[in-house]
Amino acid sequence: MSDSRPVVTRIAPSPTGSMHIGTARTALFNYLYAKHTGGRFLLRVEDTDRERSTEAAVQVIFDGLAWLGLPFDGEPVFQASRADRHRAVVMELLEAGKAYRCWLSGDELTAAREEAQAAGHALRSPWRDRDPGPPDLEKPHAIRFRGPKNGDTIVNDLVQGQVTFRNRDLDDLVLLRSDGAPTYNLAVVVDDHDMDITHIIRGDDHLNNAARQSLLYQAMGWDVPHFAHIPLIHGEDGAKLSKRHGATAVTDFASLGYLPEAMRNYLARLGWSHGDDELFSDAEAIAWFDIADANRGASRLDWDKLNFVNAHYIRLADDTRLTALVAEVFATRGDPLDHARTAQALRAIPLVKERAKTIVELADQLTFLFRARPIVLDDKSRGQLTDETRARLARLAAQLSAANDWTAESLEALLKAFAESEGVGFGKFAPALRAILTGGAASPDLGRTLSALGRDESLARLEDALSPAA
RNA sequence: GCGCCCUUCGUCUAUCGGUUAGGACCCCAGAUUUUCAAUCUGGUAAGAGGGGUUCGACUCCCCUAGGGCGUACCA
Repeated sequence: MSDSRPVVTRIAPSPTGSMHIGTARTALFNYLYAKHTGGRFLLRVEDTDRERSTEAAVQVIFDGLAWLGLPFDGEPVFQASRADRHRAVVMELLEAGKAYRCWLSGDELTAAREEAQAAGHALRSPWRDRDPGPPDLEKPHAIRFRGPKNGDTIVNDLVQGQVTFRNRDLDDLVLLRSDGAPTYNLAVVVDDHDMDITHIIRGDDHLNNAARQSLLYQAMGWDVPHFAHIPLIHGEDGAKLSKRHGATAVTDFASLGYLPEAMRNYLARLGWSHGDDELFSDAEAIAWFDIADANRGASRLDWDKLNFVNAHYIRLADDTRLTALVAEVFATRGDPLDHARTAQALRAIPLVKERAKTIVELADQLTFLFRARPIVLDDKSRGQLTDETRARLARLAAQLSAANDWTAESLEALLKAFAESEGVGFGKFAPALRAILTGGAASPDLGRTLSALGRDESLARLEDALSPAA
């Protein structure tokens, strides 16, 4: 391994139709490490399962990375398109005596495996030491790697440390299936080598494969890249994060109302840390990230903390952008915002954004704006509307209609002055006013609520409730 | 079964042989108070268990327990 080479990392997802959040974090770590070292971050689509590898499924990967804000360098590599090169490498191995043809199948294979297990080592096909006759060559067969029977294979993992595997435990894996298709372990090694990958950062479910793959690199006389196996993300119950935990796909988090920058920050802190830093920018993450600082233990997805981080980024987010995201939420609810309502939302968002943990909540915070008049009051609110309160609110309405500054601050001041002039606390009229203005929906301070609603709408709602007909 | 990995507050983590074991989320209490939040202040809470090594272990070694991954002509 020549450490002088510029760092090249990669994310190598298979197109399954959705992008797992664990894949997203692996991509993030690869991205951060590449950027930290001034290297390159590549994408390889492992589309060897032709059934599932539809164009749409591939697009999901592109979209996922784009949404997360993790752009890859160069052109994506499609593994399936490289099958000829994979086969050529297998032939090289075969000619060098480092692979052999194997006609084992079905029951024979099972029997051989059981026999090997009883003998205390991994599978070795009897064909390993058998010369095939001409008639054999005619029949379909697989090509297996001729792994060393003795000795150890050591994986120097940047995260897990030095891990030793006994070669006797590593089976003679199939390199080329009897239908001529290259297998995963072979393809990965060839592709990573050809792509000049220097650092393979991936889930620790591949730690075992690292030993097998190391052997393949060595057999080809290639430099073994640096490995870094990071722990998987678990659900709240500690089990590997899967569908039954609910949201697992990147798109799930997007539709739940999480911001990509919040996901980046949160995911970066899952299995990695930089002292006591919790909230940090992308630039800081890149400056601070070192794969060697990654943890070894699995971590659980904590929704409370994700919400906290997301709330932070919502506050930081641009109002126009938030408006567009909120509009998407309304649209998916079948209640698209027209121009007028979009403009209203844009005005109100700065007044409510600090109250929302997700974009979905932000949308909910805006629903009071869009209540249709006249707003129907529930019994509790109606009960608050005593004659005394009506009279008081009428006096307030008069002052409001005379107000010439409709900002939240000045309205808040007006309300305070009004309460003082009436000689009562807010409790005497604020709940009723809120009910009239919002119909019971959660809303911010009354000054802000009035400001967000606008003068005309506010006064109209007051009038609705205070007019004798009501 | 066999192989490999992991194990600090409920959760994410700091610590890299000597700390009153720190921070964040959650939770609780107080402040604020016009709903719900938010915000501010304070607080509860941890080294899986057992052996070693050492003057001294969360930190190094071994065992046990628990969890995870792998053991395919899947990726």
